[in-house]
Parts: sequence; C-alpha cells; structure tokens
Amino acid sequence: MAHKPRSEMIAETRAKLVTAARHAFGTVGYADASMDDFTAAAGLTRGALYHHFGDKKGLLQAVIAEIDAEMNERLTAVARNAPTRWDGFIDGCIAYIEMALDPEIQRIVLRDGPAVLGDPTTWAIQAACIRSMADDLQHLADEGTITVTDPEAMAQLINGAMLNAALWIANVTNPEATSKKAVQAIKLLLEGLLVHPSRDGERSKPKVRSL
Amino acid sequence: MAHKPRSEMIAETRAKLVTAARHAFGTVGYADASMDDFTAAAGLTRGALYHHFGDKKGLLQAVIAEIDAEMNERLTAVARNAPTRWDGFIDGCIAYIEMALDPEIQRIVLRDGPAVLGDPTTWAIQAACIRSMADDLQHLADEGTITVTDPEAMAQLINGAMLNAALWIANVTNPEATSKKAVQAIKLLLEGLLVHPSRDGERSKPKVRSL
DNA sequence: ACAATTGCATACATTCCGTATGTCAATAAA
DNA sequence: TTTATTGACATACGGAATGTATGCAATTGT
Repeated sequence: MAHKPRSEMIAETRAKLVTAARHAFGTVGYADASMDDFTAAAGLTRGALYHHFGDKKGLLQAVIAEIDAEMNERLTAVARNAPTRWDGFIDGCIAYIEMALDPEIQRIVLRDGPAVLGDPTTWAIQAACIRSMADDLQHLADEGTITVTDPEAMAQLINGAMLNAALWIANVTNPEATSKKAVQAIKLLLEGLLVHPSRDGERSKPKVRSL
Repeated sequence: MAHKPRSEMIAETRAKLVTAARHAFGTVGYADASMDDFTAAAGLTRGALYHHFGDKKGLLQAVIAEIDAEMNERLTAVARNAPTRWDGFIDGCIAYIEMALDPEIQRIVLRDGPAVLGDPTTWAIQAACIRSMADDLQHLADEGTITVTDPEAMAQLINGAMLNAALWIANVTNPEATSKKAVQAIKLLLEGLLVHPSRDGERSKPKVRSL
C-alpha cells in the first residue's frame, strides 16, 4: 500500500474540511461553528483550514460552491427531462423549491451566506441560475407561449417568489399541506404570463406532483 | 432646569442604544459591530445594554422592531391614499420595494436579521405584513378583480418576489434603469392574476412612477 | 542522496462576548 | 426629614474564538 500521490492527499484534506464545515454550518450555523471543533472532527487543525481557504469566510464560500454545484446539476437534469419548454420551466421551479426545503441549504445558502458574503444576487452561481431562467423565459416568449418584456427582471421576481415560498414552507407547522398550496399558487402566478391560458392550468396538470 | 423624571431618562438611554446600534449594524454589519464601540459612541457602556436588552441579539430585535414600525406606518399610509383597492395593492408593492432599497434595511432586516434571529417568515411583523397582503388579495378576489385560490400562499410568493427585486436593484450598477424594469415586470406578473386583464395594463397606467 | 518546497500543526496575541459585582441616584417609607 | 430599598448603569473578570507567526516533516525534483 504505497502512499497516494501528494495532490490526491491534498484534495482529500480539502474535501474533509469542506464536508466537516458543511455539517457544522448546517447544524449550529456559521457564527456558532467553532473552527477548532469541526477541524478536529475532520482529524485536522485550523492550520490546514487557513492554509487552504485563507479564513472562515473562504471556507464558507467553498461550502456554498459545493452546494451550488449540486443544485445546478439537479436543475439541469430536471430541465432535460421535461417534454415541453413550459413544463420544464414549471418543473424547474418546483425542483428549486424542493431543494430549498433542505435545512442545510436554508441555513447555509439562504441565511448565513448572505449575511457573511453579501448579497446573493451578486454571487456567480445565483447569476448563472437567473440567467438560465431568463433564457428560458426569452425562448418561451419567442415561441409565443408567454408575455414578458424583460426576462431578467421577471426571472429575479420568480426566483425570489420561490425562495420565499421555500422559507415559508420549511418554517410552518404542516409543510406537506403548505407545499401543495404553494405549488398551486406558483402555477397560478406563472400561468398568468401565458398568452393563451388554459382554463384551469390543465396544460401542465399531468405533471403536478406533491413535494 | 429640574431633572427629568426617571422613566424619561430610561427611555432616552434605550433610544440612544437602539439608535447607536442601528447605525453600527447598518454600516459595518451585526457581526462586526463591537458592543464596546457603539455603546461608547452613545455615551454608555455595555452594562446599560445588557441591562435593557439582555444580549446582543435582543438589541438587534429592538432595532428591527423599530424599523418594522416605520415600514408599517408608511405602508398603511400608502394603502390609505390609493383610489382603488387594486391600485392600493400595486402602490403598496412598489412602496415596499422602495423601502427595501435602503442599505440599512437591506443589511439589518434582510441579511443579518435572518441569520441571527432565524427565518423572517416567523417574525411577528412579517406575519402581519403578509396577512395584510393576503387580506387585500382576498378582497380583490371577492370583488371579482383577480383569481386566487390561497391568498396567503400568493402573498408569500409576491412578498418574496419584491424582496428579491429590491436586493437585485440595490446591487446592480444602474439602479435607476433596473428599478423601472423591475416595476414593469411586477405589474406584468400581478396583472396576470386579473380576471379581465387590460391589454397593456392601462388600468393602473396613470399611477406608474419611477422609483 | 540532498535540498527546497509546502502541507499542516503548534503557540501566541488580540478581540469580543457574557456574567458577576459594585456604586450611586431616585423613589418610597417611617 | 431621614432612612431604606430598588434599580439603572459602570467596572472587572473569565472564557472562547479568530487570525498570525512560527516550526516541523514529508514529498518532489535534481
């Protein structure tokens, strides 16, 4: 059992630090997560942390980048599997809320992230997500499905609506029933953009599913 | 010049602490605001702070309560002055965004507040604001102006959309132009709820104004 | 095999929060 | 009027956490 190559060891410690920090940040929160504690839990010390990430904020950035990558991967997968562009759009919105219901994501990305790293609308990943949604809206407008004047602005609004919906659902006593109501409201709101709205949203009825 | 009554002095120190903290939280942020520093700036010490507010979080709650009161006051005033219920609703949304553009509000209420005090959808004030909006939506539905199944869910979505819009506008290079686009998109989105939508939103056209 | 780079640990200084204690003024009572 | 008590606020102390500076050891290149 020869020693692994050095670069691999380094990547391993980086991953260990990110994983340990992600768990600590997601449970006790960024402010109350002691660097001594969770580096020790990873079998390391703060020395490794400062060497690789500069400071605590740098580590938070790395954690958020990891989470963002996972979210992006899932969102693109959802969009790929939709029959129509409009269905893909709706499905993407629902998938977004589903992911935002994860307590770890809520705590790290939605609450501590903005407080420590500044406004999320300036983050690279958020920007990418918004742009992707804006592109969808643009295409939907081009094909005559919906009406939008400024796709980017509309994407920002929709994104905010879904984020708030996720926060709401996660902090209510009965998330199951609430999520159903939220999905229904989202569909109602988005279908208001349709040029030829179906009477009761039957267009995407077959794809409705509970969270 | 007799001494003021004791209760008045106490209220004064409380107000001084809240004001000093509000300024510190709004500029350097909650985490980097040293209690020693801003209590000294108010001519006091941490002793007064702990006596009146228990801890740093308690002071943040007091600061947010003060800001919330101001926001509520303004929102009710806007709603009172609107000619129709629908116009009042639109105006309220726009006023909400205007207020959320204030850097102090963004920093304290929208970013540090959730990180320190937990999810804002559980805050008393937020709940009141949402309920007010839900009531509006219910009345608008009753009078046949709009279609909504669950007013509360729709209010949550709209609230989130406006919050995100404010964050977006505040962190973009040209807030002027962006705010115009945001308002237009909001009107488009909300008018999608109208039972009998006017072709180009002319119904509320006269009330359009830039931020 | 040797030297140099560097991943990571250890030790230290600083800062900040929370508590415990003390003091002085104002109000209530005698 | 004098005394006693309450409470508003300051001071002092302990603990913990972050960031930096230094040190060691192991791998890589020559």
